[in-house]
Amino acid sequence: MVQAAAGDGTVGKALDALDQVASMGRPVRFAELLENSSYPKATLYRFLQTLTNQGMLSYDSRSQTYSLGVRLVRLAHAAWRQSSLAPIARPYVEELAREAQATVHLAQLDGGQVLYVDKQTPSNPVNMYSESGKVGPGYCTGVGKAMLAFVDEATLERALTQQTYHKHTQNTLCSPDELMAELKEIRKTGISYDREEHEMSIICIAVPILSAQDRVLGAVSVTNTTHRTTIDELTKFAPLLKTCAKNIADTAESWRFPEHDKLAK
Amino acid sequence: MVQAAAGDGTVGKALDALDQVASMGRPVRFAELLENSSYPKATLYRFLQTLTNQGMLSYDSRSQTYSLGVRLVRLAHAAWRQSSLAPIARPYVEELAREAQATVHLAQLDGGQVLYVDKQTPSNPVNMYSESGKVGPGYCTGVGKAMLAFVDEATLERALTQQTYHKHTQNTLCSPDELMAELKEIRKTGISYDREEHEMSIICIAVPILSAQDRVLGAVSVTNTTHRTTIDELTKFAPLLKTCAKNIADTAESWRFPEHDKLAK
DNA sequence: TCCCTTTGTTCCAAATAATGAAACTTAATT
DNA sequence: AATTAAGTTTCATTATTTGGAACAAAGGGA
Repeated sequence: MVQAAAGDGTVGKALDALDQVASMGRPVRFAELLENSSYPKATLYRFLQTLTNQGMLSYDSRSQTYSLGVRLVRLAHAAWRQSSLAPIARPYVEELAREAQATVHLAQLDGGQVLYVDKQTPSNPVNMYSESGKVGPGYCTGVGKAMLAFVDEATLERALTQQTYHKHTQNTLCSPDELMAELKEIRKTGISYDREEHEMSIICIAVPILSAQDRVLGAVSVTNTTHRTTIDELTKFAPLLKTCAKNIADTAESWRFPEHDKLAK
Repeated sequence: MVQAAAGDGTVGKALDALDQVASMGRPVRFAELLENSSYPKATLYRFLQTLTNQGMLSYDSRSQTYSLGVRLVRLAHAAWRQSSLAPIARPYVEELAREAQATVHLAQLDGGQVLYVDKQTPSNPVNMYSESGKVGPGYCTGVGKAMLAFVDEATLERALTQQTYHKHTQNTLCSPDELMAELKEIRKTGISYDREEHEMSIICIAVPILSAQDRVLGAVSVTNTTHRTTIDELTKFAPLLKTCAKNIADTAESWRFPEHDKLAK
């Protein structure tokens, strides 16, 4: 029962082990990991040692448990800053959350997946780290579709194919065909909706953030629940969202002289 | 001029490469990395490929640049929630910032270095992600010394030796001897000061966060400028700091190891 | 107490993967 | 077309990883 993963080399396998610790969501003992591992005892043991030495894991000798290490936190910091968009977009995202009186998400695209890099709620002043860094599917979220609608053919192709579709709700668009139709529509209007496609009772409106050269930098969205609002209501935020996206794009442009973005692969 | 790093195995070396990408703070090209790398072309190349395959890096074929990847961000996200004191300590840190009316830092130790995992200012409501994850020297910061004073011999040894000392200001303690004397003092009082040792006009008072078994979990500090206060004034916060540290330690204990409360080692 | 079981750690010869100099392929510049 | 720089692949050599098995340590009963 080998993990699905395509483990290239030793590094790949070691990272498998790291993921395993992460997925437990709490400090774990060696034996526990061994049970769920496809690696033999000695091998897994050495991986854990190496990762601990490297600060990717931390080991508590009292309870004999492994947990994720501080080095990852340092890397997280770097990752956030490197994804240039979040720090730049911060003020605009905050403003939008205040004006819309709803949750605002800022996301970027990586492969076919959506990476949330910031989140603002109007009320409580953020627990940012705990939210940004989340990853979601691209094909059934407002921000995901907004970005996919504007990426180049090749990137879209790759995003749609190397993706497993899952019907999260009855509204989820599961076939590439349905999705393509929707994306075409989004390309026309510049606005994308999530009509409870990912999670029941969660709806949102999103717009892409496009550079002057029409490259996709990211997307912003306003999210709410069906108990508090409707798609029609959300539509009213379209102008605000577009302004916000424009502002972010402009700032990003002037901040990074040449075309500079990550995204896509 | 081989890097100081103790790279165990292939995994260690690959993680070196990952760190290098992270430390650039922006998408980087292969040639750039090669220049600053001690690895030969082909080797570095393969590391980057592997890391990219594994999703730890992402490669933008258009600009031919590497940046940190989604998998890393996901891991980092998990790491912050699970392994750092920050989420647990949040309320206490906030409270302290409010009471002291000054900036409060929460830090953990990473090798000989200080890793800031949270920061609170009394006035503006947090820019958390952008601050936490920052790294500083251990030997000349309040939090750094507070933690070093209480770690076990072996860890201290390692921290002091694999460290390059730099005289940031005229007050910086540059020799291990001077430092050891100071640490001894700190061990007695449980309080550490930064007397403009890292940056001019920045002073702070710090205390370690110790587990029930006297393991160093982290440190908290109250920081201010010499224009607004003095070391003597800061001393008044000692009781508040100690209470805060105690609270954090207690909460951490019950949060992290709820069930097994067995033997100590 | 002693024995037994569970859990964690170390060994080492065989198998495998990493290494890196050099050759090769683009891509950009002149 | 020629030149240079940047990125990619090759392959015989070398060093590392591998994992079964032996070993050690830590409870837990009886």
